[in-house]
Amino acid sequence: MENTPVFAAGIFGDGSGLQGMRCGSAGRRFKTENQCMEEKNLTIGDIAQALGVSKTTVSRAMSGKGRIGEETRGRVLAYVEAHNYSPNVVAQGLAQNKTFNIGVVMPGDSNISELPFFQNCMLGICRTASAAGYDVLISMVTGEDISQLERAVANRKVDGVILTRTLTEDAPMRYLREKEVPFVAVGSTEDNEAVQVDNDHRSACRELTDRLFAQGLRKIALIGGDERFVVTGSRLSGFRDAVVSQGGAEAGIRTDITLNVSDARTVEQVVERLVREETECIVCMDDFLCGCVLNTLQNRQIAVPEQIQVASFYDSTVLESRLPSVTSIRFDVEELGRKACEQLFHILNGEEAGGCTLLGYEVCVRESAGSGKTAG
Amino acid sequence: MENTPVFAAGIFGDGSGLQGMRCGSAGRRFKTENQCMEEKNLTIGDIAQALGVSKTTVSRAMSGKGRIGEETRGRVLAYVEAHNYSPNVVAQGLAQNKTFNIGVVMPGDSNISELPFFQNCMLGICRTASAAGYDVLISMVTGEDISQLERAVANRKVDGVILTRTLTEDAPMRYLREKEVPFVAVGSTEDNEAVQVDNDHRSACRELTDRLFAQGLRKIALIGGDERFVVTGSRLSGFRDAVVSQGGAEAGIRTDITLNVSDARTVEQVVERLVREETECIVCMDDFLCGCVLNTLQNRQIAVPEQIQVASFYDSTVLESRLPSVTSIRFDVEELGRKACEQLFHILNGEEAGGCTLLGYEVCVRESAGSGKTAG
DNA sequence: CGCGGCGACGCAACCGATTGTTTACTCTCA
DNA sequence: TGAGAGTAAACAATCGGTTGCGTCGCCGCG
Repeated sequence: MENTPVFAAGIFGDGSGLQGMRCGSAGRRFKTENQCMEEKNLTIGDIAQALGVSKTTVSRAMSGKGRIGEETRGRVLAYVEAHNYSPNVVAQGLAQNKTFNIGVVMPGDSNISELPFFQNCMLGICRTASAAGYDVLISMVTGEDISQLERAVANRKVDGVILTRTLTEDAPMRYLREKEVPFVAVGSTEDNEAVQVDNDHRSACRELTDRLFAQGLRKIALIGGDERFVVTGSRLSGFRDAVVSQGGAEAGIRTDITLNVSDARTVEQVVERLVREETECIVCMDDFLCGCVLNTLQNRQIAVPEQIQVASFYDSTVLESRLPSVTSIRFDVEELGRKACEQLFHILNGEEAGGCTLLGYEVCVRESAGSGKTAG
Repeated sequence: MENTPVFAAGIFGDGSGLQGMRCGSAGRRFKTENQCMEEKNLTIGDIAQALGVSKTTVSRAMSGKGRIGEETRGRVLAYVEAHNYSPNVVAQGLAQNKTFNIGVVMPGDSNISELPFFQNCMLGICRTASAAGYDVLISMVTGEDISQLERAVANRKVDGVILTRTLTEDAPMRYLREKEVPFVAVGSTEDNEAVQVDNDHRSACRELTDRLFAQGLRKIALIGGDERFVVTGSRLSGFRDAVVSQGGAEAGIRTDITLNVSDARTVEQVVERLVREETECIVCMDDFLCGCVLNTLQNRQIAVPEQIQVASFYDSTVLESRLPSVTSIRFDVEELGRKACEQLFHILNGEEAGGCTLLGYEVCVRESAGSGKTAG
């Protein structure tokens, strides 16, 4: 955290230059060679032989399944420990018709604003999977190209899959259903046929909007959000809930929703229009978009929140250095990933998992909106 | 790209609510059951039996290795095609002592500014791996915790590994060396023992700095960059190269380097100091940092580039909406990932891969620096 | 003393492929 | 006609585990 001012004098070497040696090719077994004590890749058979027992016994000692004497089991475990043997998971998989891998589908063409989400989600998934002895295999899906997912599934490389984004028309989901591969969706799905885990975007958006109305605002705009994403619909529902509870258009509430905005140029145009129409608050669907909006307002010398309020979703560190500080909705995305992974394991274990799991959120009210710093 | 203004009337359903059914548990083989034409999970044995040949023949027909008659091979292939059989890669792996997986090590605690880099790098890796019939297994490493990597390696889940960031003291690299796992580093390494692929950050930074000097600047500051990252050192080398070629301090060149800056608060302090010291240009190590710098300058009403110039690395879309447009250095990160993956395959195939591969860059000069829009 | 029962463990088949060795067959040429 | 060469395909072992079933020894009990 501390800064380290240094002068340009050559404190660092450089990384360019010569050809180098490379790492040895993975040494495979050759038990008869004596030198170099190459005792890697011990097998269950080796252990059995060394201990004068059968492979079965070793297998049972390790798995804990099946009857086995305490003493024998102790001997096996001690040997295993001493030689730090670890079983060949591929072979175990073959015998048990499992892979001990889960697949994760990531959009390869995701907007920059979604990156922190996926990063944290992956972190939750990887940690949970790892703790359960599973590894994580990744498939990047771009547009309609789900070939990486298809390969992973066709190759039987995964026991189940986690989808990290849901679309209203979701190609990966359709594929997984067709192939009868167990999966969990992070994000809601249009139907309720799938096991899904999501933050409660509907309530989150409603709570934020309620707060704005409570401050006396009457004209609120929503900007951004891809209409193909299910999450966009959830938020709109929450927004609408709030509007309706205020009496809607009849009560003088004005709303303006502009979806599918992502590039800076369009943002500028939309913001200009919103300003012209005397919008009182712009709710942005993500923090990067929000950054664009703030830039535009700043370039136009329009004061936030005095002349217009601005709020956002995700509360990522991107906006951290902004003045004024930005009102945003925070989600625990790592928890989301963890939960999704747990649900998948439930399914894999044959325990029926709950269909929908809704996780919470936190509305962080700061200066840019809902703080009462403007007359509204 | 077009915006779609819609009114808040309920056009979307919502994703919250009821419990749902779940996807079927992965149907395992039960060949005797007649209904439901469950003919999945065909094995090589099934095909052999159906065609009245041996498993060997089927295997040879598919792999193309070993002698086999044209007609027989045709029959097998036709059957395979018709029933769209695909071999069990796990079993193939067992027999061949391979996994057809590569591991990718990702930092789990990466700064938000690095996310686009990792995203694109992954994309390049996944695409290349997929095209070669490999799947990608991910291990997230946080701090010194490399347990996920250790599991993947101990479980023999990967044939080789790609490191997506290199540190001067790199725990994953040390581990892979110790275990003699083939690996390729994205990013340079301190020694030249490893196969590595990197953009030419040294030349890139030098070219940018040269340009600034050519415009008559005499006091340039570098801000950001984690000193544990090897890439930071490479850039500093390039910076130093440029300074030295101008005659250095004796020729009146002034430099200021502040590493390890990442939080907004510190950026503010540093920027204030730099402004006070009449710095002529601030070169930021990444675009998010650059955003912070620009925010700070904007808050202080200091004009860019008239009063101070600003340049950055990575040229990501984050700064797209900025005024003035930002001078930045662009790298083809997907290409970087692709190249790293290709190198790894070379190693796995026993072909000796080149030790170091340096990829290019593009200095995108825009308004914020080096454009001649200031007296310098 | 004989027998049932039980706990501990081994045998061997199996998971789904690969692959070195053998066998069967055809063709050629002496 | 038969040996030798050459090709096509089958046999069986193997990769490193799991697991249903069988065996063995020991104990208690009638």
